[in-house]
Amino acid sequence: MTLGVFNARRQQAVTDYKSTLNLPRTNFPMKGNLSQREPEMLKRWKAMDLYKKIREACAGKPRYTLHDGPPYANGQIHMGHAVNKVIKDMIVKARTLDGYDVPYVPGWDCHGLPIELQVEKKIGKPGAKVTAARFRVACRKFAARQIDGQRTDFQRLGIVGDWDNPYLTMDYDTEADIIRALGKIIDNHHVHKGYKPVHWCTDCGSALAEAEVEYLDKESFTIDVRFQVVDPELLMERCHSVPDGHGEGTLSVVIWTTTPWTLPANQAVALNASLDYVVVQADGPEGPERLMVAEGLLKETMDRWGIERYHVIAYGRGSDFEGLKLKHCFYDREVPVILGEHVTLEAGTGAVHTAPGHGLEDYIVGQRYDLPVDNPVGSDGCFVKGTELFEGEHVFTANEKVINVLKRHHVLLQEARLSHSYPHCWRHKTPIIFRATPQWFIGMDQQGLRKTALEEIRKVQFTPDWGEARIKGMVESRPDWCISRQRTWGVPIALFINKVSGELHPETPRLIEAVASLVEKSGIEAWFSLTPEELLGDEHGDYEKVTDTLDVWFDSGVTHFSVLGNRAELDFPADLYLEGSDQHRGWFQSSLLTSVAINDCAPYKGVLTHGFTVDAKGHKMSKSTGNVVSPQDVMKKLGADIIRLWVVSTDYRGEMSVSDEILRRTGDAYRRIRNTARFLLANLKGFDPSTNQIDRADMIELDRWAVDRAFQLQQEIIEAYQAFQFHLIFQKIHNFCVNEMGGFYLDVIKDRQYTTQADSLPRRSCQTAMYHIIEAMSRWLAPILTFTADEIWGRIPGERGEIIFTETWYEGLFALDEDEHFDREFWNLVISVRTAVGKQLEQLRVEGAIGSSLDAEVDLYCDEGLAAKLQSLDDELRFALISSYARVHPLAEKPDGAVGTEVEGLAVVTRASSQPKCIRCWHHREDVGTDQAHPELCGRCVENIDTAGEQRRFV
RNA sequence: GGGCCUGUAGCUCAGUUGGUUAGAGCGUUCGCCUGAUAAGCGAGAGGUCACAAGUUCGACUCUUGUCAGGCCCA
Repeated sequence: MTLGVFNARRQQAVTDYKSTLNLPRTNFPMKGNLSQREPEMLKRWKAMDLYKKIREACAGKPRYTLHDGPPYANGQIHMGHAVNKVIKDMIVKARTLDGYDVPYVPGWDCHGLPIELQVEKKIGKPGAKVTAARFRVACRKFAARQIDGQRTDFQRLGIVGDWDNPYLTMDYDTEADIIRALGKIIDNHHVHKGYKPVHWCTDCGSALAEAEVEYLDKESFTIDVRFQVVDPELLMERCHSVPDGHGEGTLSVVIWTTTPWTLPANQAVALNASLDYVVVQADGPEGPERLMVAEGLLKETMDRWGIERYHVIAYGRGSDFEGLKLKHCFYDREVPVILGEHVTLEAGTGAVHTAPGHGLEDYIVGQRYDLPVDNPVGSDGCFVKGTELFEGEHVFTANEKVINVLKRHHVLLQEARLSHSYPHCWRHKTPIIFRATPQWFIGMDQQGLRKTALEEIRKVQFTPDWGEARIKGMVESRPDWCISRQRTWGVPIALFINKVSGELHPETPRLIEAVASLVEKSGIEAWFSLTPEELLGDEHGDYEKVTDTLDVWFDSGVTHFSVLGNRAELDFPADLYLEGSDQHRGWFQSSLLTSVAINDCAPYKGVLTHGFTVDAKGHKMSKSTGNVVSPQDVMKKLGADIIRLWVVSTDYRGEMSVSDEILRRTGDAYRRIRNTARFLLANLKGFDPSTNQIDRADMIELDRWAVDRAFQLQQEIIEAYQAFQFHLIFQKIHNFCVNEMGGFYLDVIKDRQYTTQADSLPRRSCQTAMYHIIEAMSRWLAPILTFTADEIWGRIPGERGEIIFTETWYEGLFALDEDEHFDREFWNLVISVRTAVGKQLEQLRVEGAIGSSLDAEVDLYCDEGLAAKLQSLDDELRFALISSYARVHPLAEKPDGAVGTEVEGLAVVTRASSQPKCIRCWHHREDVGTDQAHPELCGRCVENIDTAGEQRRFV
């Protein structure tokens, strides 16, 4: 016989025996190839109308309403959008698995400035080249296109929802309901008209939204100005100590400002109630005089004014001087001393010039003192007709004039220049001003809105819990909500005002409903094109139409009314609102306030917030830094399930870091989970759960343990889903795949799975366990790896629904009984013995004595308790250790060469087996070749091939 | 500048009411297997718990401050 022929025969024999094994087989691919497979699955979902199927399946179940916060219909979605929608989708799917009916109606926020700006770029400003009406048509069209783009990406992410019927704030009926919501709030007396300083660009000739303002460095004048005290004696009387008389010369409170042009609108000088102030007798350039400044700024101010000889003649608290009268620095009028928290020692003099028409803080403090909101500046930035001294002058050129006037009145102490951060128009890059204009407000306190809102906040479940403190702080301190905008693309404040009295039409509720009905038919254009006669008839001459639009935060804020209130499948209040942490100022608050104003209660029972996406260093993403990770790129390269897995693996409570490395790690974890599923599926080949399943009582002990582990894990997973602790779910599932499954169970059962008879109890038992596990695991994964879970679902044997998303948690798992001999503790012990033995085997491996652990024999020297435990596994202990022999001996018989282990009462001897290796099961056994018909097989394999098959009970 | 939040191995996260030597998975290094194979198994290395003071017998944990970062205001 030549060597070649011998090898050929041997090869033949191997192949023959290999064919007697039950090797894993599956067409579930190892590689996810998600970027190609996911779109195909999407097509399938679309073809079957997945969302509708789920709704039908869930009909009649208790409902859970997650109300979608509408993203703004502008631009491509970024990682933040992806995070938000993925978390929502996970909750929707997890709650569905919990047994709820969880509709998801996505929405879009469609009106407002950013869209106007985009459209302006294309067709020009409304009123110039294009009419406002045509401009609005263009805005509507633009928004619709943006929505289409975003919707495609959201769907691509695997977000399941009513994408064919989303809510849009620009839907006609929604627009109508926004107006109706305003009507309700007016009915409830929360709305008033007022004046308020707004950011005003004199180049635009219009108000700017916060988003249109950017802060740039600007050089300004800084001036210190005397406000002479009308009655010095009165002031001195209020001082604590007046050491040497009342001094001599005029007595002035000195203010410091960077905006000289606002002095004509001055209405007060503000001090801080709790700061100390001093009256200084100074020998100034204009002779002896008395000046009042904050004590903490005394030296600084005297230095600045070049006053070398001075001494303090009186002290007082800010609160002592409230109400005193000062002479305006150049006009012939008196202004009061007031108190304000905003006054600090940071710069200036500790006394703040206050012009409510030109500054927000001034406006707020001015409201407390009922100061007039005087605004002498026109929309073009020039002082209006009748403004004494400065009529017609542009505010920025007026600065020098003002300074000259101050000099003439001998009230200027000092002037200088300062470079500081100052608001600018983002389009013109020019400095803007604050300018008071008539506006509509939702009053925080006029009908107890703030109070009720704060009470409602306490009833809401916030996740994380600090959300409550955050929104509470904001609601406590926020000013009245200015809801009017001077804009084109927005829902109109559809009101009629009496031309003479400025009052609302007495029949406003009826008129609002009339307008809403019109808007329902033809959109907001119905209001803009409306002639007052149509609604007012003869009295139309007495009224004028308000042309302001609503703040877009109002549009989205009232979706609890326009959407939850109108869609039969959604409940009010919602169970959950879920948005980024910036929405404590935004949507969470606008929704809360409008809901309290309309319904007297919060629109949500729970609020969940997530952090923003940042780069690997924790820095915000920005185009200029070049650290932006786009979801589109990741979907194209790695797949949506990788984004989803990243979202779930990251703790959303803080900032969420994304980088190439992080996504690479995420891909690694994905593959591990996928391969675990694949192995389970591959080993279920030929298993029909309806006929091959083994009763739990008859299952091999180890298999029962595996099901028990899955059972325990499932409970933890369900709890974590309910507590919104998603990143723990990822860790748990991954660790399960790695430790319990790959590192122990699946490794151990390979022998039984492969070598016992296909239809034997030992094999069907572990298949039963694997079947239970994959049934459960596919559901655990469904909210996270939405595509992969459905892909797995299709490969699990047995009768099942068309898709995984209509399922509830798998109920076929079971726990080990508490009185079982082979309980959790028992198997934990086996695992620790296995680990201890493994370390010794590793030693042999390093020495080159063995390769596979089946090349080794193990002798375990155990104390009594341990011995009894391990012996209860009988000869099957060797399968747990994946060694050819595992013999238990009394600890007393421990030979010199035995090695102690980390397991108490255990010493082991490991060595390479000298027995022949069974060509089929690869164990080294004494009885290999005993059967002449199978000279290369061990007795067990012969049994499995030629007889009824081996018996197993434990492993 | 103010409010809220974050900072534990290269990465993602655990760490119970303060209590032994701070854990896991990934990655990395080394080894094994070739019947999960662009897979699987094992072993090892890796941390001043951002920093500094304080409280305490004892601090990753409590207090204060500093630094870095995020969101929202100003």
